[in-house]
Amino acid sequence: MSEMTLLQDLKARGLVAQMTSEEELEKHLAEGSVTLYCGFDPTADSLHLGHLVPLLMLKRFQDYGHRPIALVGGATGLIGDPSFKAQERQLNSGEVVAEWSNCLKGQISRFIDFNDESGAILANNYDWTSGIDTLTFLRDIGKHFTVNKMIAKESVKQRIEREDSGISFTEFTYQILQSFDYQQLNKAYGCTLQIGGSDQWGNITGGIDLTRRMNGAQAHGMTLPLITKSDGTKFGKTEGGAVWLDAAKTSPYAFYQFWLNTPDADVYRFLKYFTFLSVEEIDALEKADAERQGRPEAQSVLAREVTRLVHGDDGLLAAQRITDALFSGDLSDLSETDYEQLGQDGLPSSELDVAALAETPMTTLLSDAGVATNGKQVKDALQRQAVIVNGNACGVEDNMKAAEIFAAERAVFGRFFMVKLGKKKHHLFKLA
RNA sequence: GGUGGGAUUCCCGAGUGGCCAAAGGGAUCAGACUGUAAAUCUGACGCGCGAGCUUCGGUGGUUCGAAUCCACCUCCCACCA
Repeated sequence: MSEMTLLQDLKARGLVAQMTSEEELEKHLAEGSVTLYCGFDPTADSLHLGHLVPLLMLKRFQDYGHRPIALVGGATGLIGDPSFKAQERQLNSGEVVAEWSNCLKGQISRFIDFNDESGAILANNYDWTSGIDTLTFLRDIGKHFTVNKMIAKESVKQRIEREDSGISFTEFTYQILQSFDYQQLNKAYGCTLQIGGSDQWGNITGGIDLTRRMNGAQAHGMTLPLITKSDGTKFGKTEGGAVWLDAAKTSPYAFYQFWLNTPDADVYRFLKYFTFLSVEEIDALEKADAERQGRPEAQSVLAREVTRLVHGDDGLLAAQRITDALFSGDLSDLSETDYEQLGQDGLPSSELDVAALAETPMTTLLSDAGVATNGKQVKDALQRQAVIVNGNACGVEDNMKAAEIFAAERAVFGRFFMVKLGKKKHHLFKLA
């Protein structure tokens, strides 16, 4: 490890958007082990890529000897954070939020070490929020907030100024709840640093104020930058929507492919954000890539590192196994068990009923299987000889010949068909 | 409350009675080139293999024929009070 302090490293990685006095924070972190927290609200049954940077950030602090608290927002998730949201959100039921909270807990614990007693803490703000009664809340906590300040926050400003959408009292109260979390964690665990996305700045400073007023303690805050892409499109989205951390929702293979497809213009920045490789290593990689002709190394390093972080060695192996099989040339050296494995590893696959194929055009068959979004795309691909079944290209004239193309005697090992549409879309059909 | 403007296919945005499934751009998908890049070029882009079917805020109407004209309704925007 280099001589850099944690803060210097984070800055070198571009991971700091805003922070309370840098000088004081630097000093505070140097004094010894600091307890810090980051909250994750259960807005779905899985975390997604947007949560990854803060999650890894907790781990970065832990690696430097600090103690992270991962806070699951079982309470705040019931209310909904209005920060920079254009519209009021739909409330989710208590059971749903509780269930989602559990999902998040499981995921978070894979990233951070909760083992030894001085290690990380997993908390749920439902524990100290649910039991509080209205009058106590209003008198003991509410009294510390002036509406003037609350209204002035940039994160709710547009909602307050907009005539059409507005903001409910419920969501408006969110910042008080989050501030209360900080104060509670400060009291219970001596937590003195909160981190979060850059949209959380207002909520974090609110918590710092409340902690000072109620606990007489000095607390700090830091926000992480919003991850942007060089082409202006939203980071973390694919054709299928969000990229989830749950292997059941985004397979390790799809996850690996997502990173492998990172544009050159973003890849070194992402390496700094999403991996634990040192800044020097990443800079060296960038230099080496620039000097070499052809394909850069960076994407595969990024894909490897992040997939391992999220899905472990097994997930990474599965993803690489599929990738090698599909993109390294020919499939003929795959064994029967390899085929079986591909399906289990997360390659999109489905069962095929040959008997029902006589009347089914390829366009329908493939779009139903999810290889393309509609028949037109399949037709287009057929016209360009871009549909490949077990290595044989199909044309438009084959559209009505599905029964022939997928005849059992043509199947690999008597039951597999690898269908490729274009260069990147693969689908495995298994005879029923 | 008053007056004027607007709502078009994923997004932006043309279209003011037939030649409109609807210009153009963006996004997206595929092909060439490449590195499973970028840039560029080509094609597709409401749904359907096809015949054909369903669209232009909503509901009715005029007409042989309406995204385009009329009536009412809903929602946005601007100005006035």
